[in-house]
Amino acid sequence: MRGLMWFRRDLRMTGNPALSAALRECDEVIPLFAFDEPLLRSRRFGSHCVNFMLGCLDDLARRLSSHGLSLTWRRGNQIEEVVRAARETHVDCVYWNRDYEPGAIERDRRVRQDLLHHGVSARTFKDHVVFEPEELLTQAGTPFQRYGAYRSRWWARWQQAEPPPPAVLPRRRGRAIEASVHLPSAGDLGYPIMPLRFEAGETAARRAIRCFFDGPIRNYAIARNRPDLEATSRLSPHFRFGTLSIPLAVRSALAVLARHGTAWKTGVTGWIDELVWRDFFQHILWHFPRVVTEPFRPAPFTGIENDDQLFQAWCDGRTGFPLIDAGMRQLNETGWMHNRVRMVVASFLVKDLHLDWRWGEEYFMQHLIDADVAANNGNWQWCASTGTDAMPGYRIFNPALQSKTFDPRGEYIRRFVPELSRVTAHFIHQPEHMTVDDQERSACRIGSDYPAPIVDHQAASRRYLHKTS
DNA sequence: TGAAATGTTGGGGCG
DNA sequence: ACGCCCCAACATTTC
Repeated sequence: MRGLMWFRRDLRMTGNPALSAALRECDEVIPLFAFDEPLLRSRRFGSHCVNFMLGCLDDLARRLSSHGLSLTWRRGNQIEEVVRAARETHVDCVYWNRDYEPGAIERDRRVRQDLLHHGVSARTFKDHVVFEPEELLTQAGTPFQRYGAYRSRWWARWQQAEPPPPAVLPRRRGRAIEASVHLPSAGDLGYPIMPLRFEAGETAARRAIRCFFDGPIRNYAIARNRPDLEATSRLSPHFRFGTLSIPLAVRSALAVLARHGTAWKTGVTGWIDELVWRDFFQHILWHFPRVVTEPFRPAPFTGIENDDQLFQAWCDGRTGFPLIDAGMRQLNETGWMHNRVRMVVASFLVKDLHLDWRWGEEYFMQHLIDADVAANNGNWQWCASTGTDAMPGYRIFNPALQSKTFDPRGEYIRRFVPELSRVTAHFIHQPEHMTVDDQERSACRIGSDYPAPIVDHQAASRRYLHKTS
């Protein structure tokens, strides 16, 4: 039997259920990646993301070749290309791992239908989540709408019947072959070539998770809020592109806990809880696909003002609020932003600038390497007070206070806002408080070197509360 | 995964 | 020694 392994957002060999099944069941397996021309043209993904994905594919091609497999790729309309590849290579079956986004569900339905029409079968597998949307339901059989309840069910389910681990490495096939795949460059795909700020590919991902498990995970529960420290795993791009298996990551983390004992417990379980949030938001998107365009619950705030200039200042990181600007510049420069800072910039867009949270959501999708519809939408709705477990409307982040609490010495700010590099820790969170003398001394004139705050936080947040039902 | 306002407590300076 | 005030530190309430 001959099979086609269709790679999508699972760009790894280790613990890849579809790939393992294909290798188990077929005499010959053809690995395929299909670049979707309409998606590339839509600019829904940013340059960092495309460059990262190509890096992952490059590593995947290398790893496949050491198993005697040669990655093939196509470019065009993804649905047509996959079906055409299946027909031209005369495979009996196409294998892939399931995706839970509304657009992907529809795409996969059409591919399966077209394949069947040509006498080719399709087999799909669970991979991006630990528990699929239908696996965890309330006692009444309805979907959970609260993270807390979902979380306790998730852990109970894990303890009661730990999901069997996916086959860690597929059976080695034949001899290693020369890696002769010539993948397109970012330039070929119409995107600028950028230096990678995150090492791409499964090989780098495995190294990164090992480093995180060796130390930082121990204090993750507290230190994760500090953008000035290297305290988070920074693995989100790998989970987005499947260069790491999420179920395997959970198992490995629990093995770390078993090895080190209770001192590591809050760190390890806190980190796994973040993966549970991922499952939860996939589950919400599956059961309530309308959230892609609508609020999950009615917005408490009725005064959205669509001001392009304020939005542009937010995008560019020149709002005059150092933590906000550092976060947005980190995003623009590296394709990633620390999670605490994501919450602060999101709160600021909604509750200080009074812009539509969907604008922020879209900007994140276009710039984050880890851009994922479910997680991004869920988190934006949470910040906008329209989501599940929504932050109450009256909970508003104070950018200066968040900055003092979580970047006390201003080191994160100085890393991404060079105009402020000589401002002292005393003024770094609110440089507009400097006297003219202070501004001279720190080589930072407010209004020319660095902007004055574009809004008055007190007034803006009071106005927000006033327009909240 | 809030922040500000308000309330409570306790130590220390001082007359 | 005592009462008074101030204020920091912490807890509670409110939006």
